[in-house]
Amino acid sequence: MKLNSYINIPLPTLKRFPVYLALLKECGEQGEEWISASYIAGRLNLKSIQVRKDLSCTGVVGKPKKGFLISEAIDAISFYLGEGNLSDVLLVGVGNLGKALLADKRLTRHGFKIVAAFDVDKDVIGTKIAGHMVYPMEKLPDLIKRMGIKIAILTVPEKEAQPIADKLVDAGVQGIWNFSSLFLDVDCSVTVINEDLGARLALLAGRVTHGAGCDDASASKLGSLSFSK
Amino acid sequence: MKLNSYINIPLPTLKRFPVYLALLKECGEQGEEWISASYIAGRLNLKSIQVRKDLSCTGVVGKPKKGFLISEAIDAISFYLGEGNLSDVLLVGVGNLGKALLADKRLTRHGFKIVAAFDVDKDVIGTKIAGHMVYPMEKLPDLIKRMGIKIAILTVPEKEAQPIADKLVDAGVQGIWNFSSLFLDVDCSVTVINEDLGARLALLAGRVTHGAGCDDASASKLGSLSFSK
DNA sequence: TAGATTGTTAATCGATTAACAATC
DNA sequence: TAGATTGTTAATCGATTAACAATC
Repeated sequence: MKLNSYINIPLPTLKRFPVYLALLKECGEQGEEWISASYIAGRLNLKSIQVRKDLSCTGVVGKPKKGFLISEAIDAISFYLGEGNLSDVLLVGVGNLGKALLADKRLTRHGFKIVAAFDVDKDVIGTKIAGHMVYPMEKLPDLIKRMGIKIAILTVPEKEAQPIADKLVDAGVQGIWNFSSLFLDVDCSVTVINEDLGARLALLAGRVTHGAGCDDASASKLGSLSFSK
Repeated sequence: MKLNSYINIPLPTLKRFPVYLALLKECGEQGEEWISASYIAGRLNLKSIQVRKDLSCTGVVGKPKKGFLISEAIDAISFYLGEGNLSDVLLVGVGNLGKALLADKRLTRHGFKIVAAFDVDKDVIGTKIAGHMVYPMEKLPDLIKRMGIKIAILTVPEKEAQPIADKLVDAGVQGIWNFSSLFLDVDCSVTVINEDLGARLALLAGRVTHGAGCDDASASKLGSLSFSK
């Protein structure tokens, strides 16, 4: 299978990849072997031409009348999403949200494994949360280096977000999933996804208040992972 | 202040609004009165022309040499994000994630109030989580109607997501913040934001694996709320 | 005044969509 | 074969960016 350069894939397309992947896996688990662009489009409230265009970015080729081989499409998209490669992540900040993520099976299903959790609170250090050992912050840099961790989940109080982010980056982390509503100031080579939950809810409220409308189809595009169907 | 129609605001602009709002509030709390587009751009890793263009959508007008009055800009953006209007929301599914959201002060800071939580588990029903009473599912439709709730947070197991979504919509809910990784099949007049956490992490991993690069500035655009700075 | 910053108009860029030939 | 579906090329659409006049 010919693979295109990651950098050539349009960002909107890339954002739809995880959604395609979830659907492909769902259908695969139900025993389906083939899937057509129009089926995907129907399920996700997109247009089939867009699905075909997106899939073509991965280099996967379909068969007229049949569609795409689900297993091939999963492999192709997974490649671009880095699943299976960078599966080891760590989590800093074992508060409510941190605990919820440690227990969340969906991260596992996407091929990720939280290998360690960190906190400053002596009461949680040394305990296991959903099977994950909680370590003191002092061990953070060493563990990152030893295990070559590239991705960290940051679920700490706002004040601590920036200094901890600095430590993470110093130790070699290249991607941060930031749940604080602060804007982290990190080297531009580090990828940050800000998961500002308050902001997400505000966006939803805005759409509801002002009635985004039904048939303009834009409602289905709300949020990077959002489809109304 | 002249206000534009919500529907005329480009979706990418709308997605940046919550991020602007957070920054504006941060600066406002620090006693600042004015803010310039170039300052905002610097903080958020955007270009000042884009910030000005975005702000102009709200109808707020700035002053040459000074910038924008922070209080005015906050009011303008808040209007489009529906803050203060639809502040009452409810939450269904008091699991780990549900508890984390119930305790999250950021939702409050954005002007939202979770007025009630629901679950099927008899052990949690009747208890208070972070000050929020947990009710049995039977009371759901009645409470939605009586209080005129328009927005619901859905943090239930995957299997229950669709049937509960149906109940919510039947009772009058117009916006659903869906934390399951299923695609909800609801009337297109209902706005759904899918917060598929596994998918988000996959996207981050993809960017890290394939090195999104430093100076192409696209890294800073990752995710609807994502800026590398 | 001079300089900084806004707001507008036009140009550029890129994603989506349409049209249609190719193919199973 | 006929029909459905893919893949490609071109057209459209919309967002971003550039240029520059207006203004405090």
